[in-house]
Amino acid sequence: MPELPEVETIRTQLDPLLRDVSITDAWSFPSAKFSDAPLAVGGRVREVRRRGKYLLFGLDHVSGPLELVVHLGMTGRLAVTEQAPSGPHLRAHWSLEGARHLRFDDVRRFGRVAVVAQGEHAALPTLAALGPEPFDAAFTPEHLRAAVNRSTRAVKTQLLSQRVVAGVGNIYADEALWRAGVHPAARRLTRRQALQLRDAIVDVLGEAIAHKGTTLRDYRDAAGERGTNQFRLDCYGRHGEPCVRCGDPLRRRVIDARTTTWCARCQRR
DNA sequence: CGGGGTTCCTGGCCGC
DNA sequence: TGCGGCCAGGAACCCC
Repeated sequence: MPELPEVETIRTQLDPLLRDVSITDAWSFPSAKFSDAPLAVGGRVREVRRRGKYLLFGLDHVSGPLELVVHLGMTGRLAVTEQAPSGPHLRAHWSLEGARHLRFDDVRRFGRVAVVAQGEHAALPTLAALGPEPFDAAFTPEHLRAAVNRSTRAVKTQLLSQRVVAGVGNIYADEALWRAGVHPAARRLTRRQALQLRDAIVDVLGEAIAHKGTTLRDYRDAAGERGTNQFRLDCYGRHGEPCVRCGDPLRRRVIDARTTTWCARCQRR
């Protein structure tokens, strides 16, 4: 389940491979989620950027600057290959000058491909309303506290919404809340909690990038390699195991339709 | 416009 | 061994 660190790992790998490369042909799986792929044909990649969990391929095109937007969903994978792409889970591929291919595979089809005029994100409402990048100076404790306290929803729900901060999914939400000592169902943050949660989000994501992401099952980077951050998780998926900070067994409950793990002693309401 | 519910998908796993 | 049922869950979408 690619979140910001996994997408950033892929971006770092794809950017040097695709810069200044032209797209000469394309194919898409017959589903509206991928049918935009051929609209990128004729484009030339300027750079590969990322916003939250979205990859943004900036394209120069005769019709003006375009953006190829790719969201990996739960099981999406991107790779550059020399072989012609094929396989049961292939959802889109693009032929590149130099006899190479960019391929997008996605077993569960939760991913998405869109081609839009640069910056025109109306067709992707979550992208259009995305909160600040966690590593941006705009992601302050004050912003986090104001955004969370403005709503009556649980802090974890707010993190997953992408509107308060970009790129946090279920794994890193549980990790950051645990590290900050904030209860996932809390509906208000004190200044101190907001500072700790901001720092925890930044640290958890930064460390995960340094370890090339978390591979629980499906995630692979653009080279087909697993990340190693799964060996560093303190909380996510460890319900029933002792909290590594206090020893109490971690608990599990569903919040916002997501399995949530937390420590009832370290994360008081 | 915020918020709640529903839908999309398939492989892996569990219990019988 | 075979199989039905359940689970994982991000974001679009619909409706109030």
